[in-house]
Amino acid sequence: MRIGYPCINRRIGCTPNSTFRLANYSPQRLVETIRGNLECLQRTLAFNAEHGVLFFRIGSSLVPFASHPVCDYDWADHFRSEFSRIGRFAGDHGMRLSMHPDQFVLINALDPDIIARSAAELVYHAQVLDLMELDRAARVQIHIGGAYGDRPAALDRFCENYQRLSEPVRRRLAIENDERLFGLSDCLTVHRRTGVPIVFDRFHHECLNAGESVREALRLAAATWQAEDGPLMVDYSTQAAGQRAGRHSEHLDPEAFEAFLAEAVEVDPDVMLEIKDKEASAIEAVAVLKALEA
DNA sequence: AGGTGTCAAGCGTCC
DNA sequence: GGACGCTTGACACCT
Repeated sequence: MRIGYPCINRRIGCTPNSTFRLANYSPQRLVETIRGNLECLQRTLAFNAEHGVLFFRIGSSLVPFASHPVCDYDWADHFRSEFSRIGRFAGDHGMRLSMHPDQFVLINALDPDIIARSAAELVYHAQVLDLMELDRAARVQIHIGGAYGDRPAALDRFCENYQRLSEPVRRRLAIENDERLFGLSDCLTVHRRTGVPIVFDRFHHECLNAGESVREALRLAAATWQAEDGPLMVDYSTQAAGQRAGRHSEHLDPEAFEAFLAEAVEVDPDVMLEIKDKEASAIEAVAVLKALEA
């Protein structure tokens, strides 16, 4: 089992998510920003390797405006060797990488323009992982999308539009159960029709489920991953005590996490901690895991 | 230097 | 039908 955290390390004094305003776009600005982001990503992964943190989600703004029409510069070619080096570092350390486009990516939208922009954004995400020369275990996770007043139709549309995505995107894609519209059972339906594997979000499952226990849900989600796709990916977070519903906790609760590990041990997933203090909780979680294994 | 309104993109909810 | 929350970070402009 690998433990990870998303997008940024709060301790090392750099961010791999630097961006700029669209109005300030220039090829020079783009190149400077990507260079800084890649350098910071490399530093982040080095930090993670030293701390036994072997799972990391790369933020979507690694290459700002990558799928926007304004971006006509061949950044992929410009930074080819840097991407490759980062990917090799990850591979050498047994790391797994993932990405998670944000809520604007909706491949089941009604508006063809939204679908087209979403597809372009997915091409960019898959391209980052391809440039790093990572195997199929490195995934791009999205939600099924909106309901548009007719959930069954929206789910059908996801499956139809999935088939129209390019092969490089399809081989990276995974879907995640959300907290309000499409739960694990919906994801399983989509999986049966498309083969896309399911990222299990434990917190979302608490909010929306069909009565499956966490243990059962883990087993069902794990079965959607082929050997070459790597182990099941899990997003782990907990409700911040006393805060608005949906807000993530500030710190890891080691006892709750240990209880979760007891349920997860059979399927042995890779676990992404969506907790606000990022690497601090991940390091603590690695310690909890090691204590259990000892 | 520090504070704060705003940022490519959309859905769902609430009024 | 319009404003806001989502979840969050970072920019960029303001004082």
